[in-house]
Amino acid sequence: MAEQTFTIKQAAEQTGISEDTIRFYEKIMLLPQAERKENGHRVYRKEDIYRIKLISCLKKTGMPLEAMRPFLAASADNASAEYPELVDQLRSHRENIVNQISSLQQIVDFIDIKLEEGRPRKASSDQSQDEVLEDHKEIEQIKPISVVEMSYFPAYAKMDKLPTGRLTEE
Amino acid sequence: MAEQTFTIKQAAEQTGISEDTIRFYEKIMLLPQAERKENGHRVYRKEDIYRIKLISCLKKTGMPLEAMRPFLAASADNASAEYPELVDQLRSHRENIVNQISSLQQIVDFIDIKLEEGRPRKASSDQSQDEVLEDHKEIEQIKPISVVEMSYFPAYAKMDKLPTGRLTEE
DNA sequence: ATACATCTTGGAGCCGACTCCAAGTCAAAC
DNA sequence: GTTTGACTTGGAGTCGGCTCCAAGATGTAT
Repeated sequence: MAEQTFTIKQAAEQTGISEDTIRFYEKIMLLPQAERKENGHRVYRKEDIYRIKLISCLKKTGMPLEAMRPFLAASADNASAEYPELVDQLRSHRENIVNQISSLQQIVDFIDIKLEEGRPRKASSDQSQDEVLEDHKEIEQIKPISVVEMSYFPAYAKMDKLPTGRLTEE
Repeated sequence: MAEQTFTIKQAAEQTGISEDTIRFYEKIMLLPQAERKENGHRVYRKEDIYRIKLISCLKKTGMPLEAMRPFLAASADNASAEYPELVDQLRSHRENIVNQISSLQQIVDFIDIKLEEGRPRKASSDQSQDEVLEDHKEIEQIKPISVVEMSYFPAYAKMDKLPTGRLTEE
């Protein structure tokens, strides 16, 4: 049952990352050297596709490619998280991401307020626009300091179940 | 009780955005032309500071500067959300951000698994490394929509730098 | 009045992340 | 056997987002 393989084009289609970009990632070694067919064409397997998707996912979060390396190392190497250096980096990334989530959450709140505000005859509002703005002031009060503390969810707890269910096998 | 004002330097300190960058944002009209003192120096008020912080916040989420414009318009103009076009944009942004949050959440989960995994003594793990990897496959399985299709903004990039704090005073 | 600090401007330069060639290889299709 | 198509390479170009000058104005401290 030969494992399914893909061309670079298919990989691009599946991941939403262009062929050029995939080659570029290989060049800068964000991706390992792809296997080749006899004719020199690159061959991708599902793990490779996965890795590209992971990069894409990280990219969307605004993470620079360089910052992804430890991440991808952890992804690729099963035992990787044992290296203290790597563990630190992962922790640090985690913190950043949690911060980002909270920034994003605040923006969602902000948008919701704006949308609500723009709905003229809802009338129920007890918030004046000034108050709303005032609220937003807090956005940054909170942020400069580690948002981890404001814990949208227990940082270290078993994070089995979180609002946006996923990752748990379906 | 004259409203409190700030120099560009103070604005930079308060927002974590460099003076150069603040001027740059003004140049590209992401920020309005700042008021000036007699000597031509820029003057900032708390609303301005807030706006800069908002930009900074959005930036951290990976939003390109150009994409911020409608957003900032909504922020600046109280009645803004009435314009249907803008409302749509905001909704669309909102959706995107929610997706992003869920992507980020997955990454946090991923890191947590890796960190957990790297803690050998714990031994309690019922997850083999293969299973873990298998799980991660689901990242895209579960969120076929969010992770890959999420490309609402063509390509997000750049998050604020962590180690290279140039203007970050100690 | 001389030094400094803080601002101003315009513009050049830089870096990350692509993106787009041009020229070439190889395999199958006509 | 030549055309078509999917690939290969290396390298150049682009674009967003800063970042860093240099030259100059103004203000305060000595």
